[in-house]
Amino acid sequence: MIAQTRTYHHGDLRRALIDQGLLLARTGGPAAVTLREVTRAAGVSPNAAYRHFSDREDLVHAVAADAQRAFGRAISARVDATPAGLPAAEASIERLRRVGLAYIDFARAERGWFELAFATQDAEPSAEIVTLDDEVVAPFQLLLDTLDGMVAAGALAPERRPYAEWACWSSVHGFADIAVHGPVQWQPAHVIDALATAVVEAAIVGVRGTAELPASASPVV
Amino acid sequence: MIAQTRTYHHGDLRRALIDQGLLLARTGGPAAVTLREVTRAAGVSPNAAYRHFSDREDLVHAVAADAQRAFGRAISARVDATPAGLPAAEASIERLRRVGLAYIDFARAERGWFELAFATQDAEPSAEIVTLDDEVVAPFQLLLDTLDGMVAAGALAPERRPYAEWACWSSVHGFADIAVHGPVQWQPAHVIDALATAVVEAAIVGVRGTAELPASASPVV
DNA sequence: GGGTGGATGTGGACACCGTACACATCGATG
DNA sequence: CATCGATGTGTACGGTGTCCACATCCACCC
Repeated sequence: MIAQTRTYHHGDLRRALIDQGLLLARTGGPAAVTLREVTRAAGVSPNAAYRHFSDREDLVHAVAADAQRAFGRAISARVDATPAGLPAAEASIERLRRVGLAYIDFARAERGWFELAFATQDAEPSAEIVTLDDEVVAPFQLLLDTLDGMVAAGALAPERRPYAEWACWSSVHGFADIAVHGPVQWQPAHVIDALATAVVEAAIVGVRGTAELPASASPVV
Repeated sequence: MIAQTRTYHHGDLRRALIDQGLLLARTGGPAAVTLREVTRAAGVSPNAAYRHFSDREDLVHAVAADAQRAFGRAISARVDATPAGLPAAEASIERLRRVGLAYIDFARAERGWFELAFATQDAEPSAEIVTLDDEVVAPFQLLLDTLDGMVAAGALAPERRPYAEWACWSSVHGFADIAVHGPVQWQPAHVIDALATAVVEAAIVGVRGTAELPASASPVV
């Protein structure tokens, strides 16, 4: 008996369905997570899913939440790996660069999950201000913190801080979408790498208002 | 008799199906353009569509081509309406600004067509270099020309020209996508306007490398 | 400790979709 | 005027999501 938290008939069927959904979405995107397919893979009748999800959309949302978590983890890992020892201002810029490149790389590496994570922004206008889904909040909050860190480190003028998150997110998300669905997808990987770098650098310049390094930049001689 | 170019049985059924597809896609996006629905609206049997399109995807492509044309027209119109009398450098920047804002506004105003126009980048890696679909070429070529015009007018340093189109397109497309599918969609229109403005300005700065006006800027007093 | 009730899974049915096949129709062309 | 290819139809099959009535089985309670 493997049974541990084995509940009624199947034993955490909800979890099994979501896991199967992740598997399907990984290669096939949102359209691939089909009610009949996940239940079939779980060895259960199609209607069993209705005991755990109100409809297909509900299932897709649950799968998307997991994909969004993986997305957030990928970005955090890349940011956390920022080398130490850089001047504060430069380090804060490097972190922003890493947020952007990690975003793009995740989209390229896990196209299906990326599509799923973003094709799921609906629901209702819940609160007053922007109010992101709790799952999205992790990556987005990371971006906000990174930008605030740039201000604190003197790498971003306070008066340029407002809206900066939207400019950054737009650039990076736009390139990710173009790299995944647009004409760029047919280019060889190294070309996409170069384009991604250029786009992220432009986003950084666009937010900071200048291409120059922060004043505190002390090149190690 | 309305008949004019009335051909065999129906009279330019292909055109009728595409038109109905545009109607459906306008409110429902790509998913709404369904083989059975377009034929039903045309008063024809579902299979009649197969005399004009190889399959549903083929129909969607044809509808998308029309949507992309409308997209291109909207951008061109906005750029062509650039007021005369500005210094050349400023005028060239203004044209870039208009490309971006028109792109975003079209996405917001015609969400379904926008989705359709972009959800149709597949086919094969046809030529060597980027090779956009002929339909996409119009807006994209417009962007290229606009950037070249900025170089010519001294509003963009030649060494910053490479890859500039990708940075611009990414910013603007990314915001369009976020404004249409992301959390921004729930904000009131004036907030989205403000964000769009900020994003486009940041894109311009990011490409030019500075927030300062070109040297030739002569404020009309 | 044996029944009962609610949570869970099943089976069958329906409407919709894309699409393949054989067939009907019609118009241009000989 | 006959024919033949282009165009549209009818029927059918497999796929999907979803509703309904029913079967099962665990947990709890007397």
